[in-house]
Amino acid sequence: MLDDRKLAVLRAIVEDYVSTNEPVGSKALADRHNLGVSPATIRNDMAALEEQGYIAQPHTSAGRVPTDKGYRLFVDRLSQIKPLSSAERRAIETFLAGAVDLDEIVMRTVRLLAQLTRQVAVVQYPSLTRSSVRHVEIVPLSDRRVMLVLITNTGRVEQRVVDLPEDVADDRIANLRGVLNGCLDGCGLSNVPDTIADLPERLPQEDRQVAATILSVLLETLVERHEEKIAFGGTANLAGADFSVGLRGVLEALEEQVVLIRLLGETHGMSELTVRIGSENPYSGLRGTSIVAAGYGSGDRELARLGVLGPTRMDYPVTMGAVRAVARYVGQILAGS
Amino acid sequence: MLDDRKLAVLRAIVEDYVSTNEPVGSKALADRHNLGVSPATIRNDMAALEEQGYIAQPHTSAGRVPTDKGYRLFVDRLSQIKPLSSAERRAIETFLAGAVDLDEIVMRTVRLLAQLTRQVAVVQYPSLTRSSVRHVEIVPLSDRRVMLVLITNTGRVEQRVVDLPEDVADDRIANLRGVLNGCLDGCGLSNVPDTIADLPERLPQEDRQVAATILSVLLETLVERHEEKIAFGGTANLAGADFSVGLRGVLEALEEQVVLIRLLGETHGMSELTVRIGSENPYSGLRGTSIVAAGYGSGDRELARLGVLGPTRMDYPVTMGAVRAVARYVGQILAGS
DNA sequence: TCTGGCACTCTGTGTTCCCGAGTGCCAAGT
DNA sequence: ACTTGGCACTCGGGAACACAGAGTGCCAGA
Repeated sequence: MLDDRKLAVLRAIVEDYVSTNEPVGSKALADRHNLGVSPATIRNDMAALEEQGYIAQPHTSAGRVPTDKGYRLFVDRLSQIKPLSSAERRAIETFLAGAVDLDEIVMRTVRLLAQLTRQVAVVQYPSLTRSSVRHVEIVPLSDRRVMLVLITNTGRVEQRVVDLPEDVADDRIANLRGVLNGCLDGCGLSNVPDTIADLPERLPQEDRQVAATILSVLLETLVERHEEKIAFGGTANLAGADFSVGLRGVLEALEEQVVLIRLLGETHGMSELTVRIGSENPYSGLRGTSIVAAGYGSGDRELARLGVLGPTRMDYPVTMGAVRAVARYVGQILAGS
Repeated sequence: MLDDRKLAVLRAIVEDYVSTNEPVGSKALADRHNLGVSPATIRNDMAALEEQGYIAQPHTSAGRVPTDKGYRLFVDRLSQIKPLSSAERRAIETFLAGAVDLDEIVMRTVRLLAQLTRQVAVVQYPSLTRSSVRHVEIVPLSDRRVMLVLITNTGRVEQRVVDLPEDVADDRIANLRGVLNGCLDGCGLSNVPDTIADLPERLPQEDRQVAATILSVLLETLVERHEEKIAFGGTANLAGADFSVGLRGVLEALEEQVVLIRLLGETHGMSELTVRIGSENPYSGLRGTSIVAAGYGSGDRELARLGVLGPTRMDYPVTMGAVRAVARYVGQILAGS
């Protein structure tokens, strides 16, 4: 059905189209790649490839352009992920090394990815549920108000103001903080609900009401929107490339966190690259755009995902290499802090 | 030099051009606005206005278009800030009311501004130096590491990991925390350096080294990049409008925090609107874009600024009204939390 | 199965042409 | 001293058109 030469032709078409951004014809193919056959033969192969939906012509008598299906085959079987140059590796290390807190790590990662790939970069904050508690702090603000601060082992800090049902003296707060840290320290966040379920019962009667209030806010913090926080950047890279749909749709999608998170995809295992090409995306505003994403994490746990978004006509081998490399480095950085 | 009618003509030109996005000619003006004079007269006035640089024609024998100078005059003397409709007011209140922490307030403000004005919204986080300390927390992470958490009265939370020069037991940390909070509580951040300058000397000899390390990180946190953190959104609104320079420049400027901060401008006093039109901007990538900004704060202190960025050809009265209203509401929200 | 040749089909580009909107100026009117 | 109608002039932008060039499909021959 698809012999080796046809595959070679497809690969050549993708490569040429990616670099020139113009439909590629049989003659140009024969010239630029030494396939060892004449344009006429290539034409026959192209006809076959088109027949099966891997390439298409914008209009009769123009060159061919890869379809989403064609890119898919290219990514799956015809391309090899391109490793970064050593200069790029060093750039990554030095660029990420100076970050002082999680916010900065994420911000720098975004910039880094955007610069390396010349695409839009998207980075998800380390997922709360997959982290564990490093410390819980309860800060009295006034007699009836406290601020609850949750610090995770990935460096993420969540805070919430809690209105208490009654006046509470500072020493009772201090006591509660001690108890809370005692049983939550190191606890995986997904286990927190179970762990604290019966905690009020172990406290003196007078404190139960207050503890319950604080704990319910803590639970809220865990499940709510904070769960999936993301950052993106490099939108200026969109200006050059033209999208079939126009970049309005892309920009809208980027500002829609929910969409963006779904785009990064579900977990597939560490450093496993996910590539979504054009119409494979679950969001119609992104016709004509592809996503290359990977999970990152410290040790063997995937904490969250990151990736880039660009036109389907992108250099997949290079992009995939950059995404994979950055994901690994970020994992290391996180593990080390 | 510029009699009333000429000013009326300029106002009409700006209004028409803003709404139609096409150069406006003398005939159209005479038709749409009842100026009570003939097109020929208007032509004379237009010639005078052009002579003095308030309007220009894209090419000979096209209609006139306002210049930056023309917009400036319009904003300063010919327009009245348009108050929001009551529906919009209510929308603002309900939209901002549900925010649980500072991050969310800022995020929602960005969305709100972007939606109201259909432009790009930019919001600066409440300045650290103009806030005061609500609480300082020192969380032991390991024997030689602590996390320093600084909470301000505006709800902002800054955290930093500190590597200590020696092993330090938890009780010494607790002690240090007590001392630190004792002297910093309620202290204006700009006074912190003075306040803690002689603090190590008041501690037992053994703790001085550790305290100095922690304090120096605290000082860093105050002066560093965190000082001016900003968020923006609504870039999808750029897609429609066309900029003379192309929107690449605009997107680049948006990602350049430094530039953005300078664009929001210096403090001019609370709720004072700053309008920067086209070439008045200190950044060349923004030829063709205007900025409308205002300060916001709680009480009488300006904490930071917010604003929108759009094509010079924007509806200034409406935009200014929205920016001013949002700035006020955000101030209220911050004061209340 | 590959190849060269050939006729055919488009798109994109350049040219020309013309319409219309808009201007500037002038002379006449109030 | 303004204002106004008239008029000639200027361009930009769109429509019509032709044309070169790239690319295709198909066929007959190696």
